[in-house]
Amino acid sequence: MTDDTRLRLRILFGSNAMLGPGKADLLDHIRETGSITAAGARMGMSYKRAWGLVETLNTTFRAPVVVTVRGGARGGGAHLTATGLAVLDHYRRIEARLRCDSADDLAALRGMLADMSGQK
Amino acid sequence: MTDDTRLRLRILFGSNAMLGPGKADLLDHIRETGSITAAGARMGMSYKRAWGLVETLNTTFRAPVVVTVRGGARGGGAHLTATGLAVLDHYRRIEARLRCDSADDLAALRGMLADMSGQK
DNA sequence: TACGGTTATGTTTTACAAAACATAACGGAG
DNA sequence: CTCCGTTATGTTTTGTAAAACATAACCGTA
Repeated sequence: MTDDTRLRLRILFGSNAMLGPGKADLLDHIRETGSITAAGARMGMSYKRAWGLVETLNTTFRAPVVVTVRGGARGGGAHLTATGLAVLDHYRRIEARLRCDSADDLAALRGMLADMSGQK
Repeated sequence: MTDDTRLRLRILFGSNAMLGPGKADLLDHIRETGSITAAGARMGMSYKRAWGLVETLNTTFRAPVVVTVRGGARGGGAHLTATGLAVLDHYRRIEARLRCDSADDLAALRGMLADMSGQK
């Protein structure tokens, strides 16, 4: 019985700004790939959408979270700022603590689940 | 400066079943009102949608989470089963612990926010 | 037996986010 | 001065969840 119980956390700042798993993963992939295009592709996301999320993030925080470069040898690129790294780190910390602290309640919930063997 | 930073937690069981703030709030309101109609109305939700969520919940767990009664003096009603109460309780516990344990990281994130005074 | 308030379910319409498609600007390298 | 891969942005199409609308069944009570 593989445990595929997962938690998704979304932080809402006021009524407009928010940070959830989508933007967090995107930041992670930008950090690893140095490219919005590549990061989006990893997530099966169009460049336009990925870029839009980055823009939203950049206006959400006082300082930019991602800086981009156009043209050049490699065509350009993107990387996280110190703010971006900090934002990502805080989000991941909350997530990690949640995962570990909720283990018991989660197990209890899992025990109440109907088994879905044979249903789609 | 009122702190309107909120957290939304969603639990995914496998690829189909999930439990988030919507269904949790609905269960709470059903418990308080004894009616799917009233609970939905409280959330600005159509009866049909509320009923659909209840049905989904009932098939998600081995035992029903809400039982309903049709007809009668008050027209009918709905109430939570022991399973329903337990499910709701576990969800709220996870939420509460999350809220308290994430306070520091959340404050740090809040400190990095752009101030939105004057923007919509 | 008609009424009222609820559960239960089907059909049609709407709203909107995401995808799909298109195009331009950028700038180092060859 | 052209090419390439990327950022940047606009327009159109699509997919689908939610709303809106509609109807029926249920069952105490009066």
